[in-house]
Amino acid sequence: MTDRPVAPEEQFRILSRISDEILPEGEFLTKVRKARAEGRPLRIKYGMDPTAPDIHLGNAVALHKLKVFQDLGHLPVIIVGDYTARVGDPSEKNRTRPVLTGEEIDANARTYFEQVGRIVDLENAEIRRNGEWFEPMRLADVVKLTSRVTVARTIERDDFAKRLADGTPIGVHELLYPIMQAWDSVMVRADVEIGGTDQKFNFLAAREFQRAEGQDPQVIMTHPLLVGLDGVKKMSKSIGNYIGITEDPQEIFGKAMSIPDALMASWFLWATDITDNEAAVLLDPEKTHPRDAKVALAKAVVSRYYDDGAAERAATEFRRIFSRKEKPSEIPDYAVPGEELSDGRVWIVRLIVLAGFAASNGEARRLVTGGGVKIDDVKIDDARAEVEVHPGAILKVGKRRFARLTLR
RNA sequence: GGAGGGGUACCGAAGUGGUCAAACGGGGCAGACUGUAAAUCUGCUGGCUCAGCCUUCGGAGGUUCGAAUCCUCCCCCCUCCA
Repeated sequence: MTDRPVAPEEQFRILSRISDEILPEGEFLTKVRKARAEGRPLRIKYGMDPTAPDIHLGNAVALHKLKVFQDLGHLPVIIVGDYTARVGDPSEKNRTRPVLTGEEIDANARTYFEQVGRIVDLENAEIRRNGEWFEPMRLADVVKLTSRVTVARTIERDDFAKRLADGTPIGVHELLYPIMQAWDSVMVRADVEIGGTDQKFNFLAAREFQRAEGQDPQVIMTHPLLVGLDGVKKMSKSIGNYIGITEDPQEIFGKAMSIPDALMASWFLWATDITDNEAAVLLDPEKTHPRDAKVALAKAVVSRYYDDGAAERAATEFRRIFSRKEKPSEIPDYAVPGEELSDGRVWIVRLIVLAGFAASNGEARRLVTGGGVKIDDVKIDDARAEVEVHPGAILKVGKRRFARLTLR
């Protein structure tokens, strides 16, 4: 990617900005210089967990960092933890994860890489599965490997310690996870490993393994875990507080607008390409109204995955629907099946369910009695209502769900 | 292997024969306010053909007019002892 090499000090500066910790700090420069002398790129390890195929802004933090490394001339080594997925990462979890089948892992990995490719240049990356080296292992090998780590060291980790304290079961196999992940580093001869701060322990363990194998220990670069839409928990698929990088611009924009103000600073840094100087102006209430700062943030997030035009359109549409409370410029049609009608009318509850805005009649009923349902701007709050369906009528459920009714 | 404690709705946690679809809190959804922010306030939060009915309180049986609550067996978790 780079025509002329970037000075090691400059590389360090660039990477420091997007890292929480670099351990051991000084070693990075040494590594860069050494690798350069040997005429090779640094091998940047990033472990992917094939349990959740959707990449969200939180996962993307690491991927963007990989891209930065790539632009600096280094080589991303992406590890698909197909074997570790059988164990389940205990990090930040309060209970044992379900173990995936081989097919599920394959399917996840495929979807995953389609998405990774949007950020990282996969042509210039190495992709490995850790089943490569774990599959052939025999029990004796496993015993030898595990004998290098003590139980005390393993369970001193916050997550294990917490589970131990409040009596949540921990499977013995889960103790293997940090060890396996550390061994990955040895097998791919990682120079640097990147990941969330929650992985620090695993990364450090890898250094000891590498040293024991006569390798130069990897440098560790962690980044904070991006906080999700709720403003409290880390972004995660299972909690649902996430923005997927493949979601459409409108969705991304809207979700970004809903984050608490307190999150803006970290999102500017970790989820957009906005420079620190620009962010400083946007985050200063004297200079920018927080609402406008958030609009800028939301646009920047969209731009990162689409382009400025898409971001601008999303912002305009957002203003239209939420600020001016107008209807979206495009409303999906919903064709009401003829057999659902009697005398041209449908039960409102049934209609909401048919349109896919509620999972059950009960939920639809609650939406209606809660005052969240309108047809052509007329509130329907009687759950027994039979509404007349005329083509073009607009059904609105909650703040953002619309459907233009037609007949079939 | 022994002793004890425990498994309740999305989560935490009450309930120990009827008034329990199950208190309370959190979360979530909807409404008001607003900047789809924060804070605050209100309602809802198993399903259905909804003034009624049906399925839920680890699982399977049983006692009873009636069970989340009592009995039997089973499964799982925790603590201490070995």
